Amino acid sequence: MIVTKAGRRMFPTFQVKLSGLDPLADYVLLMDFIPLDDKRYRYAFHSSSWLVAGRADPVAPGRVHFHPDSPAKGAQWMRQIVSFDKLKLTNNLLDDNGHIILNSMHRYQPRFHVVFVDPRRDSERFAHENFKSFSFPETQFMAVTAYQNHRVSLTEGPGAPGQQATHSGAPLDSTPPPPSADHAAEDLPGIGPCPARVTRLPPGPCPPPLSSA
Amino acid sequence: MIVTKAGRRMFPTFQVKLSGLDPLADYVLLMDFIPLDDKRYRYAFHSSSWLVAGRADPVAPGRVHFHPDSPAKGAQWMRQIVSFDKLKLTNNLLDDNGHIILNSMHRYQPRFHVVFVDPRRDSERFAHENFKSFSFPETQFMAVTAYQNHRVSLTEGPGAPGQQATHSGAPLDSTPPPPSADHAAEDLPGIGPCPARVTRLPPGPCPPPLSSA
DNA sequence: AGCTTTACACCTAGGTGATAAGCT
DNA sequence: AGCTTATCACCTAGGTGTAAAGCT
Repeated sequence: MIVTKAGRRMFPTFQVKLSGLDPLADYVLLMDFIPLDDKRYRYAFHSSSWLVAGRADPVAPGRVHFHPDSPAKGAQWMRQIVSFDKLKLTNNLLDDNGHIILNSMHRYQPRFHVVFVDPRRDSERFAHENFKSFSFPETQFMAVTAYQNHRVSLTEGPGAPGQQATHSGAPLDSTPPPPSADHAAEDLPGIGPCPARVTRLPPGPCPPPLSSA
Repeated sequence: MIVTKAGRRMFPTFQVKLSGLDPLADYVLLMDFIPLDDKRYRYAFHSSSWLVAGRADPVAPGRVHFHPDSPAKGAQWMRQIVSFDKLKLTNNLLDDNGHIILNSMHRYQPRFHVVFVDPRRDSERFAHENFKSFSFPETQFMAVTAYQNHRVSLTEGPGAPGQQATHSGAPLDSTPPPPSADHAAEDLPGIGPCPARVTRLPPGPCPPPLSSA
């Protein structure tokens, strides 16, 4: 996943389908990213593989990204696929734009959180209750400032200068992602009236997600 | 005010400053437009004035424009100036984009509404209670499909092809607008916990609003 | 050498006034 | 003649990969 100083959107975009919410209740949707290990990596061109290159850099400021439509009713969230296409990643530790800060050459696990908003207790909105978190192992990725594989070219989406999407290139690290999963509420910790069921959506007609892309 | 078939944004934009709201309560902000009279007008070039040209056309479908940030907390609305810059006007009676439909060559009065959202009574959200309406006479305007005065040129804002703002041209009809007013809650009808105080903001460094622009 | 940063040409999306053509 | 409509060139804002330059 590309990170830049100014911040760049995730690609592929993290998308989920929600069900089981209370249609009339308010929910806040958000994401964060946690380090997968305490290591720093480097890419060996000759062997086309990632190698451990020492211990992790100091952890970046932990930030969260609220889905900009938050808060919204459960009915609204379940109406259609929820797309986190506004989320931006940066490697700038001093970032002042509210973007997610990641260390380049480190591995991360995106997390998705559904927070039930109880209107009767306004001050405890984001307390450590009434929410549920979801982690999809197949969305783990390596943060990089540039693609390490010249076969990878993402000529797509608004702003793409090229003509056609390529998305070629085999998986670039050693964790071939499993197919998309369906995490039910029962599978994960969570309290309170948030019976969320979340399905991550595969990123369209592309090959399996590229871990370093 | 320009109306087109596809819909065009108002200019100048309707802007208000809110105070007196409950910071923790939810409010929906919206606008609508009511005919000022039952007449149709035409513009006499030689005398540079508007003349009555018969009775009004059949009234267009009455629509409202919700401020896209709705619903939001009172604190959020009062935080800064609220701008209805997404509102679009059309003369297409069959419009399917949810734009405000107006008859060209007719006069209109914009109205601004503050709706208090009571979370305890979800089904009656937009009932005819708990809201307050504001009308600023100085925002009355004539709907036209093209500026009737060649001295008027709005070279400004995103998408403007020209180089500099002109905004020349004297008032184009017979209702020179008074300076901006401050309508307090006491001046207008309204029920329930919506102690809104609304101040319309003048449209920046321009001369007084052009009634037909 | 390996990784990061910057600059840049290019793209999409949405919006604008002017103009010319069309309608009544 | 008076008004409407469609088209157009042009603009801003935001986003993208590439390539060159910079850093360590």
